[in-house]
Formats: sequence, C-alpha cells, structure tokens
Amino acid sequence: MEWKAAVKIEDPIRSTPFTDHFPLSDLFDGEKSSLGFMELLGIQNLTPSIFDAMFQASTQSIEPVGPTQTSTVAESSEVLNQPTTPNSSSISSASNEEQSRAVEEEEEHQKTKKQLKTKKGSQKRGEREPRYAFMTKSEVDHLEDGYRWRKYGQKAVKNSPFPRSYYRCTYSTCNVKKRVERCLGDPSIVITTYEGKHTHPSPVMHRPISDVASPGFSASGAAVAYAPRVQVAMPLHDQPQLINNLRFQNPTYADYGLLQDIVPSLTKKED
DNA sequence: CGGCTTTGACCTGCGC
DNA sequence: GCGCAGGTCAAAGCCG
Repeated sequence: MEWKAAVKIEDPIRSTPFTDHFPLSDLFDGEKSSLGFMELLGIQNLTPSIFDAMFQASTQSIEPVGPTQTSTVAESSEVLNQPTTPNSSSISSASNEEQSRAVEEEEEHQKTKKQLKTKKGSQKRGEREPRYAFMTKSEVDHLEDGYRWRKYGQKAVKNSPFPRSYYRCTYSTCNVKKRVERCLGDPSIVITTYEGKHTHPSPVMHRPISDVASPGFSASGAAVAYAPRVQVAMPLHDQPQLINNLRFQNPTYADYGLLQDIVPSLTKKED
C-alpha cells in the first residue's frame, strides 16, 4: 500500500479548508539527500527519527500496524470531514511563479541571516535550538497552532514594510519561541519560525490526531499529536536548485526552513 | 486582577 | 568608535 500525507491548507479567516494528499514517495523524491521535508499533520517537532521513519515509509512497503487501515499518514478527523473543494485554487491565489519568487527572495534573505547566525552562534551564544519555519498563506499573522504564546517583542524588518513579531510559549518551563513575519515577496504569506521544542502537551486539545496517525510515526514521543491549523511543506536550504526539485506539483505552500538545523545529516551531502 | 499586547530602551554582534 | 540590525526586556496600558 502507498502511504500518503494529508496536507491541510486552511485560512483561519475566510478560506474553505482544502486538503490535498501527497504520496510520501513524492515528498521524499526517493533521495534522502535532497529531501523535500514535510511536516505531517500534527507533527510539529520533526526529529531525525521521525524523519527517518517517514523516509523509510516512502521507500519501503510498510504495512500499517494500527487499527485503522487508512491510506493517509496523519489526518485529523476534521480533515476527513473536509472534502477537497474546487475553492482550493482561490486559496493558493499566488501563482506558482510568484510563490517561486517569494521563496527565492526569502531564501536569499535567510542565507544572509544564516551566515550571520553561523558566525554569531559559533562565537558565543552556544548551540541554537532547532528551528522550524513555515510559510502559510493567511490574512492573520498569528496562527492558532494549539499552544499558547505571549508576544514579547516586535521589530521592524529592514527593507520590509511588515514588522516581525516575537512570541514565547507561555508554559512556565517551556522556552520555545516563535517569530512571525510576512513574506516580503508575497505579503499574503506568513512566515512562522519556531525555535526549540515544547516540553509539554498542547494546552489546546483540539483536533487530536493520534488515533488516526501512522503508528510508525507515533513511535516517536517527540511528535506532537495536535494538528496545526495550517500545513505546509518544504525547506529552503542553501541549494537553490534543490528548491525547484522539491517543489510539489501543486505548491500551494512552500515551507521555508533551515532543514539543516533540524536534521543536519539529511540535508546536505558532502561529496 | 491576571494575562496579554504594545513599544521604547537596551544589549549584542557585525561591518565599515 | 560608530552606526546598524536583530533580538530581548520591561514598564505601561488594555481587556475580559
């Protein structure tokens, strides 16, 4: 059987949720070194072990072990109830070209930042928490993701009319942070960057997916079993051509993240 | 009154 | 040393 990832795309304000399914083999393109990574529904903390499991699922014939013989890997009940609608085209209003340009601009921006951070990080602040970046088409900046956040800062971004907001998880012992900003290339896209891992379950118990999620993935305790409202796909790293290779056929959303921060061994193969 | 946002000040690192 | 930019702090204010 073929495993698929259910990707739910949802604008919290106005859009009709739209779900698409991507075969894992498409996501991974059968090439571990050039993975288009995918955060499946509910899996916010994409650890190397999850990643490996996903990769194996994409390349091997894995029979599901759980009670549900579903062909989707992670799919919330809400997703199941939401038929794919023709309206999906209105959700992904930006053309592929625009998306592509936006991603490239962000990639460039990120490259610069990465260089800075590499210098900074190696010099002082020690190890950085892993970061996960999402690009989400939405009219609202702060998207509901099941956790409670407190805003602790906002800064104007150079060369951008849109400010960047800084949030911290309100859970006392959890030091997860996130930054929210608008994509310079496409203001309809919100870029959310998570830093760190939650040390607690989500206080908002909506849309649990554990009972429909793939047992293969649920083996990892790091997976968070709550579905974020918006799902995305795809990293940016410092290999621009890779981005195009990894882009989905229907690239409603391109994820943008420092995959090497998440799974360093998988993102870049040195000869 | 507690939780949250706002916003100016402050800190740090970097380039010139 | 200075200015800039990113990130954080913390006081003040808002709101339910």
